[in-house]
Amino acid sequence: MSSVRDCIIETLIAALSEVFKLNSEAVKELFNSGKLKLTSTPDPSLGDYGVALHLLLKEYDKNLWNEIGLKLCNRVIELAREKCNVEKAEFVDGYLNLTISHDLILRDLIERVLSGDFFKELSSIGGGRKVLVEHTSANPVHPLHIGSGRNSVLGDTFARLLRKLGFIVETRFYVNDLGRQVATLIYGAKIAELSAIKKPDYIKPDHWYGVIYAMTNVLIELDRLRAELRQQAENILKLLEELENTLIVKSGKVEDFIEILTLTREILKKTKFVHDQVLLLKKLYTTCRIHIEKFKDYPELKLLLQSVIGALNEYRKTWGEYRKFLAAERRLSTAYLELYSALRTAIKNHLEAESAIRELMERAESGDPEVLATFKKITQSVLEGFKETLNKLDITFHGFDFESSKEILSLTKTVVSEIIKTKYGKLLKNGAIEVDLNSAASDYDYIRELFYPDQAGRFIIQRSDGTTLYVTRDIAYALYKFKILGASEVYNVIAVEQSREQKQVKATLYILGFKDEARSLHHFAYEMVHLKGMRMSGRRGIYYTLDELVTDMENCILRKLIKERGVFSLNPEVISKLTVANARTLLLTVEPGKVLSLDPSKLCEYEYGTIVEYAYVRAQGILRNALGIEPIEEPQKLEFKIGELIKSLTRDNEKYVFSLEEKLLTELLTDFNRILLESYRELKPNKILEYAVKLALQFNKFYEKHPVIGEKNKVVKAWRILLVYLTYKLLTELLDILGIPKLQRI
RNA sequence: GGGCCCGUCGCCUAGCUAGGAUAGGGCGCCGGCCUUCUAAGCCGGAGGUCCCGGGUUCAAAUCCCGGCGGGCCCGCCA
Repeated sequence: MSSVRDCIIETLIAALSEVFKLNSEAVKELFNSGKLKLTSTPDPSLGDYGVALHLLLKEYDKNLWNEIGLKLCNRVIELAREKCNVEKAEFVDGYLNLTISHDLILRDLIERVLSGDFFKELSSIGGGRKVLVEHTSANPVHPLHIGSGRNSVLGDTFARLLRKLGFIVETRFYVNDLGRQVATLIYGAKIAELSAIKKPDYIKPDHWYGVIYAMTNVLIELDRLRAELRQQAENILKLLEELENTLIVKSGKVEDFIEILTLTREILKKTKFVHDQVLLLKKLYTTCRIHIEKFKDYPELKLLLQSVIGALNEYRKTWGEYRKFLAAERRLSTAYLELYSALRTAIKNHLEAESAIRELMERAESGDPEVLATFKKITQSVLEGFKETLNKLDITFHGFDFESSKEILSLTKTVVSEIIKTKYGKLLKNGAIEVDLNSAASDYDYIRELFYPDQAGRFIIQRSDGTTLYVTRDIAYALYKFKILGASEVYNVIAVEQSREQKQVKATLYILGFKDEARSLHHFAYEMVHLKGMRMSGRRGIYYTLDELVTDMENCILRKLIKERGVFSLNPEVISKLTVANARTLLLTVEPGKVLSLDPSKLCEYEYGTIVEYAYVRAQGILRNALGIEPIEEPQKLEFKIGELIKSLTRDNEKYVFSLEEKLLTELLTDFNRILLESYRELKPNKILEYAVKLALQFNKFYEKHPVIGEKNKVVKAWRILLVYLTYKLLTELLDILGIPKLQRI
């Protein structure tokens, strides 16, 4: 436990101030500020803990170092042998290294676990405060994909961690059902309904609506891009005509530019831009670039050519975009022909479609019951699909909050009307309402620091047509969490790209006078998942879904089990639990702030979950065989037995010098509290996984080298059982936090 | 253009907040170990310009400055 470290540091402060003739407060400060640090030694043969003393020694001649070191060692041993279990102190190259006896540390730790103090200390951190964790909150327009999965696992794991730390945790899912995306889906779904196209039974609703959404979006986008391309083409043709004239009239020396002229004429002949023309345009583009040097003497020509190049560039970009959507159309249409032709027939003109979608949005926001009912029906059905997926991973929510709910809509109105009353809310000429955070930042340090070193900027909180924006409703939702759901602390697990928006929410709360709430609202930011060789796009219906991930992972497990144990030993419980273990831990391998990049073809190589699960099962096996107790089923009996063991060891004052593996395992076990705390403070649940894996691996090493059941020496055997017990106990806690289901046997 | 994040063996990653001893793990690769608490394990091996260049320091993967490379944000989108 930290108590040993603290004890050592305390004696070190005393010994150092004595030997170096320093004020003990000053030495203490050196430790507190991290100038002096008690760390683990790089090699156990050097001792267990060490502290680098060069900072103090550099004032002295090198010849004196060993003498000083020796004095220090003796003093430390004198002070700390009994008090802090220090066995040995050595001085090497300016380092003071200490060896400690681990048996007593382990005993202390287990005694505190058995008495409940160990966990009480942890749960005192939250102390029953109510905390709200919002996570996942994916737009209900397509199935959850691997990115949403990362969000879910991070959020769920963090919530479980908070619970262990004594917080009352509530998890919420925010349903963005008022935005353009949902309206687009509804628009498409209505067309499908009118054409009497039903969802095939074998497709999950979220997947089905994902297809409808993508198709609708693709069709609208294709039409819009076509129109844009037409316009750009016209523009280019105009420029080319001008170019042709200028070449002939102005340059005089046409032969220099004959190549360009010919190309230009060739393109001009065909007034419609289609695929093969793009190649021609490309050629013109490169030719222009090559010849641009020659235009030094003809500034007008040069200017003209530059705008041609610019226009061609634009065209190429749009064309690239267009092709992506074409590919998506091809893929979607072959997979769902009937649905495609229905949508294709109905969606003729992007302007018409867009205005229909806008109308849906307006009617929904103004509370039109018919439209709201449709929104509700379809989003509900997608959400059912979400729940099914997340259930597979043991992820559930206390509640779903709908953007379209009366409470949030009315709070949204209040937010707008309140913000306009402050000096930072401004009614623009066209009727839109803007929040000027720049001026708020000059009034409030909090807001300036929030955005620093960037400018706070401004943002629109209500459109000129009177509808609100995502951020507006999000501010209302934040208030809802504090005021109606009664949270004292809120964590929003939301992608890092929304950092700015999250700051705007905080700043606005602050302006509105909710200063504590602003400070208690935490953006738990996480980076995207990047898949090798695949660019996900919900709008085009390209994604690696969480459902696929689970299925793929299950196949990995299945294959491996068959290979290792044969077809006949397959147990569905084992398969499903290991699948959850590996899928969840896969999404937790990297810290939230870093991009998680995955190669789907190497999915089977991510086995952190099973590593931990196997160690857990193994620990149970040993306890079962050694004590005749089934650990998961008979926890009280187990604790009683362990208590007895400790008592007998204490009574007979049985000491045991731990082997390397036993020492390392003990030390790792003492890290438990610290890891949980760090993980909580730094918003890094991945540290829990990292720790659990380390613990499992160290346990394996211990297990391999030191028999427990077969050990003849009773005292040694007892100490080893204690080690196994504590490992088992802490692994249980870690599995709880990581959401890894527990197995008794594999 | 402004801002944020990241760069460590073939791949993934820890360590960086608070500088300290031989840069830890995992995957993959090579070689050993199953009559012994179930081998998804253990032991050994190969594999590293810690992106580059300066600076600070007794000491730099870590701090500072300057580059390079990658991701993200700067909408009357969500």
